Amino acid sequence: MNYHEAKDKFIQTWGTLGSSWGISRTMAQVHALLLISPEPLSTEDVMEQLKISRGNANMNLRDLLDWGLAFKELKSGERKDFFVAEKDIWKVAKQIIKERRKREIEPVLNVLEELKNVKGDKNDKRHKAFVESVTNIERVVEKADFAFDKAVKLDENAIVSALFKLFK
Amino acid sequence: MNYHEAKDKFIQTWGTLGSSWGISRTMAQVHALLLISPEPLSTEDVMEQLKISRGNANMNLRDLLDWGLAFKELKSGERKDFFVAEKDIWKVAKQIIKERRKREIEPVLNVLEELKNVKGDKNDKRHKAFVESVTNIERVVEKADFAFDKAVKLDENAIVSALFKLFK
DNA sequence: TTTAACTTTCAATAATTATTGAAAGTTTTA
DNA sequence: TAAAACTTTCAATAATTATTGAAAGTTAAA
Repeated sequence: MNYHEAKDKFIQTWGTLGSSWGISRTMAQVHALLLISPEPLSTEDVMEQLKISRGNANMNLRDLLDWGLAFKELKSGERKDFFVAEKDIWKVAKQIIKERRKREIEPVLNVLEELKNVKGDKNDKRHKAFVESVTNIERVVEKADFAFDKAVKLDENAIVSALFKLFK
Repeated sequence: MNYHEAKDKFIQTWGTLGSSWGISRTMAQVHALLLISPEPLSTEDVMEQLKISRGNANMNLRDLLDWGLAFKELKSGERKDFFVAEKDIWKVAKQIIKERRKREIEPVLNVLEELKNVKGDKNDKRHKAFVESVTNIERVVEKADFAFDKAVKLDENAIVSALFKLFK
């Protein structure tokens, strides 16, 4: 496998992984491309290399900025925007967790809290099962949320070694 | 909010959460329905309550069995299959992590390993950046994989309290 | 200003993914 | 064995999501 084949395969693989972890396929591909580029890339570079349209490139680059996974870099003498990826993959992972916590877990916790206040006959089996389910789920979601919150504030090795000690 | 509104809202919410964590919307909705049902449900019950077709209900119930998130329960005297959800949400979370690890992380690790062997000029900047990126990414993905692997073998409180101690 | 370089938007369209429902398949009972 | 009860499959279609590209918008140099 030569450099170009490897690069392609990497972009595809990262795209697939990304899309299964909540960031869109193309966004992950753009991120992959930036990740392995030693130099900052312009929108046009991204368009050419990934063979995507200007609109698409623009939109995904902006999303990457939104997620904190890429940054603008201005070159003196150039009017174009150039982009670089966050290259510390542990930071990338933490950033994704942080964003998804905010975008997905928080709203769910709000709904669960609301649902516990459902009115109904306390002797109704369905009602009882419902409140019980919601309460259990809320408890676990809160704990997971707590764990993620802590995880994004810690460094990689601390977490891994803590889990390792627990397990030994 | 009465019981039926609450139930609907729960099913919708769980569906949304599920779809953002890698299990399909309808599959998560079926799971939600089973979760709050005190009695096992048949395919027909699921069809009626979620207003989905027989094929769809069947497919999603089978997927839930595949993922280990629901189980068949046979009622004596009945020919139909009945289904119950795994109600321990921590087990559900672990099961999802386990499945996704197998389905998504493992293949990526294999590709990354392969990509490190790319042939090329060691003095080429791009080549060097490429191998470096892949190596870093592999390291982090492996650690995340390790952490998840440990997580699915531990109980909820152990993990949370370990993280808590680390953070205090 | 005006013009050129560049970025953003968005309606149209393409690609992907989920759903339907009828037909085929299977198992159980009589 | 036949018929009934139930499950599974899958081609057609619907719903959703991503992408295009031309036009509108912005910024900076001349």
